Amino acid sequence: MRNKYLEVFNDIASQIKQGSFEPQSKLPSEHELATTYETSRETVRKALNLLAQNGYIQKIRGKGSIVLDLHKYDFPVSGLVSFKEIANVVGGDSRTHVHEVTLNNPTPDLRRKLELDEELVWHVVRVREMEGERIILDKDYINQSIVPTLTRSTCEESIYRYIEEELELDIGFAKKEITVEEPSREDLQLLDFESYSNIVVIRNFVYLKDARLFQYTESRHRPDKFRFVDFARREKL
Amino acid sequence: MRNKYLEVFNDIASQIKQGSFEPQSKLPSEHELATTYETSRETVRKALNLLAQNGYIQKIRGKGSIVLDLHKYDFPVSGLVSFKEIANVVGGDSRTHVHEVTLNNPTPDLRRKLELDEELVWHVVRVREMEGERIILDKDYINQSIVPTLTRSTCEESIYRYIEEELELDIGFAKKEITVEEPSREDLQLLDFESYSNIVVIRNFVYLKDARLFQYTESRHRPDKFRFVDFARREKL
DNA sequence: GAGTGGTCTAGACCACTTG
DNA sequence: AAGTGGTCTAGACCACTCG
Repeated sequence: MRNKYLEVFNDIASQIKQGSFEPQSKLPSEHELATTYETSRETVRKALNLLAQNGYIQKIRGKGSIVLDLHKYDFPVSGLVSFKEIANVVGGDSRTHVHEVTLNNPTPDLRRKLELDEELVWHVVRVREMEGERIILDKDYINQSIVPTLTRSTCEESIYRYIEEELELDIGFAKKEITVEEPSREDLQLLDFESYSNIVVIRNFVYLKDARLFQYTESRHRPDKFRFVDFARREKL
Repeated sequence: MRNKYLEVFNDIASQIKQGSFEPQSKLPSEHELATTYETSRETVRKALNLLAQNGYIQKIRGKGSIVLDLHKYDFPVSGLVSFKEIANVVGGDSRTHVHEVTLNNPTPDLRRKLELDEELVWHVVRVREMEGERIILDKDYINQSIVPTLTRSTCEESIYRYIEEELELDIGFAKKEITVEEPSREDLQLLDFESYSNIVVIRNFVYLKDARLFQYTESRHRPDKFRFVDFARREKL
């Protein structure tokens, strides 16, 4: 950890998760934290703001910072995480079936979505199985000029890991949309779909840290297995 | 606007929304912005970080801040907004039918959820109609020790507005969960439910700025009218 | 009035990108 | 080498809470 404010953030966050700081109790004041961590108050404040943004504490002017316990039951499912990462957190056995890995000329619609000129696009279709049931259908469309090669085995493992660790690209941010729709024929074919009549569709536009759009993803979830947890602050901007 | 960093934030944000700053172009450097706004660089940075968090720009070390255009089509539906606020943004005629406003002894389950001892709880049941169709069923449970009185007409208008403006309480943050479930008999009775077999349920635990839990809400949406848009950054903490 | 968090400053050094 | 954003500092003043 080279950044002092991340050090402070991680230290306090893990103490809250471990229960060393009791929920509803108060953290030491910013001034105290600055001296115990041997840093300036602004640096402590940076760490505390991160904690507040992530739902660990609530800061109250004139009083102090109160420890919340929203993290006792939930792991973060919001934000940007790959299936592999979620599967690791949730536990239980999971498997990925790769149905398709091809390099294609994009359709006009896809070219517009991915803001392409002449580039080709990787199509990846994967089915995610958890505890014996095929639950999620992931359809990825990836700009080939950014990810030149893609093999079946990297798709089986984790595309994000490959992109971040092998290609050393940094994922920056994503625009995400969740809707509930009628299942397609493909959904019914590839997923274990008992009597559920709808399907949850998460559409993701994923950008790199340098603001290049590199991926469009549709993640189609069987509704009974879908759950989205979020933490939101009231903002008046 | 008394805060300088909010002034800078709002000024740049509105210039981006208006198109005065071209998407994909670069903002002036932090140093330049500091001099034009006659403030320090750290204050400019605070404003730019807010812009980045809200998807207006992407900051790239060594290069500059790039203007994004994610806000061209979408209004924010994520975060904490009341139906009244959304309805205002979306436009179209909307109406609220209040079905129930009662003060009750909470069930054990509700007492646990709202972390209550002896307090009574307001039950509010409302149906939201948009363009002639009854689409959303909102069930609110509000701690009476925080909101002592509640009338039918405030429920028709906006409970949040009442709480923030009349009672002068500050909404702080919420924990939110989205799932897709089988509709209840109540859903089918109160909503215009054609052949949709599932219902989207948004469960909200809403806290005040002083970290007191004051409301539990279930917002039940007809699936074809549900849409959740989010902007997420990849975080490695 | 003492203690708390919120804002702001002026300057320093660093890591990174680009010519 | 020059310019950019990222981190950090020491100190200032303010607004708020509480005894």
